[in-house]
Amino acid sequence: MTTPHQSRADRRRATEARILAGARELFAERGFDRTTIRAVATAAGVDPALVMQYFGSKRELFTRAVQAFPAPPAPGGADALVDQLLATLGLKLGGLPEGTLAMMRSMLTDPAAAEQAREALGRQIDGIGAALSAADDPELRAALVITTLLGVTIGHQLLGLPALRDAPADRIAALLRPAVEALTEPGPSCGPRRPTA
Amino acid sequence: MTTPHQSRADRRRATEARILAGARELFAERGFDRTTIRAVATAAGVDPALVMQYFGSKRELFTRAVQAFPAPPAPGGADALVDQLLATLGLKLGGLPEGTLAMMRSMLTDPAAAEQAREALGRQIDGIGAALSAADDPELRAALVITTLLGVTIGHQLLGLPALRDAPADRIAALLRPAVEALTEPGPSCGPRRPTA
DNA sequence: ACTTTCGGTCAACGGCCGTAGAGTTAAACG
DNA sequence: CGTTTAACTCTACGGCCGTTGACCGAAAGT
Repeated sequence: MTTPHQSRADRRRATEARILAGARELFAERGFDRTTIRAVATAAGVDPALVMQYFGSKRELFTRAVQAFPAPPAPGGADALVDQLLATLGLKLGGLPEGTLAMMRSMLTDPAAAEQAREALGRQIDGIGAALSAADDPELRAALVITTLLGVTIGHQLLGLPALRDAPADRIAALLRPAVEALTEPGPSCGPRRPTA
Repeated sequence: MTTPHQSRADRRRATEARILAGARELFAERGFDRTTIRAVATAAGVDPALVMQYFGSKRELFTRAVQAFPAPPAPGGADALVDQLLATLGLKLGGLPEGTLAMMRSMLTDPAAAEQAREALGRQIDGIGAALSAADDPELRAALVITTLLGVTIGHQLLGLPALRDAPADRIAALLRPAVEALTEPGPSCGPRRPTA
């Protein structure tokens, strides 16, 4: 079973990685509350007490399992940013990191996860807001861009809405592009619709 | 304390209403798992066993507390629909019904709530999709509209992102309008951006 | 080879929860 | 008035969970 000869440190790292992998998977599909340390231990082929010994508490395990959340905030300049956002969304619609899914899954019911999510999303918003400083209300626009993408991701990955599940990722990205551009561009949309409501 | 003279049926309805109100409030702010029947009973000034006697189970209590979720799917015809969506979002950004909040709060971690949410959102998507039958992929477009609004609402109401909390509701609606229109309109956005990525 | 160290297990405690059943009080009804 | 009915409470069971401390066996150090 276990590869025959490896140092103690190697074994430790290996089982720690197995525990973290199991934790990420379970946190991602069941959320914080419904994921038991016992289940994580079983998934890792290990005794529950060992998980405690390694991570101290369920909270700490969650934090460690999720800490890869802060994806790159946003380097680009103007509307290449839109390309980038849609690319990461499009490509990863089928493959978001499990830590991110775990975070999103738990952020509405676990206050600590909510705080972590607020910080991570805030970083992204700040990054995008900086790139949008040409427009009015850049922060608000950035927040709307991020929450829009968040909503689509939730509907797609976490809720599994059929209308989104059945659509190819690049089609979603293509339809989303003008909407995101409309959020980032200062002027009125285009065709003379109506001034205000 | 209790208003002096009322029939047995009146008292029953009153306490049932008190229980439901407490349940809605707690489910909305803590989600299904973290809301205990004991806490609901305390909030209603009642013994926990009475909640069981009235509603049979915690599940049933949740279902009853949330059943007002399916807001009107969407009657309108074309882009008056956008007006309507943004109006309900704008007006209710500060006042969504607590049952809806409870539903949204729990849908990512409770499978039963997720199923209810999928049905409710599916109804809305179908309604909007019907109004969008002029465009290609009407259902997908409708799903993106709904998930976009969902994401903004989550960021605003459930996560409390500062950038959204500090913005007036009508400003949010105004910025969101061209984005939603971009999702519902068939043609390419407007200015000749770039054909594809 | 003896001892120490440490990855790992076992068994258990204490707490909180959903739920059930018997019991209590007072309004409805004859 | 006595009896019934129903709103409401008390008490407790059984289960699952996070967490703990004692214990075991093999690798590491001397």
